[in-house]
Amino acid sequence: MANASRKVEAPTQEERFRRIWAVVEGIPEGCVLNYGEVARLAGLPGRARLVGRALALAPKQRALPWHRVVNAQGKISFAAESPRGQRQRRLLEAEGVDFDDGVIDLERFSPERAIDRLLWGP
DNA sequence: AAGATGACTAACT
DNA sequence: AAGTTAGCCATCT
Repeated sequence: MANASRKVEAPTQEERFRRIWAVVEGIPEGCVLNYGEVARLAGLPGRARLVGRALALAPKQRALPWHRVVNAQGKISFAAESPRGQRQRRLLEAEGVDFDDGVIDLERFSPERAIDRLLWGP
């Protein structure tokens, strides 16, 4: 082993954040992912809350598509009337994401279905 | 040091 | 269908 110590180093917090940011950066336009899925894709199953943290603390310079992350119910996790909530909704709608009574169909707008949408339309 | 908090979630009632 | 409970995990009091 290259590493002198046999102990496997747990990823630092910074490392976890970087993984989370990388996943979020990869969400295509017009698609959404929920916090739990982002965590899973970042190799951090069960750490949905950490995703919210990572987004809150993300450097401005990174310009993440943070608005493409919603909760597992397909709803925006900010109060609908709050400025942040309205901005997130506006950004998503501008990308063609539909809200049905404030709820997004996660299946329909998942990145996995992005290619289907291109071929077949919404 | 123990409890509260949050950009969460799944499983119950 | 909506509210509660329990589990989650890093920070902040």
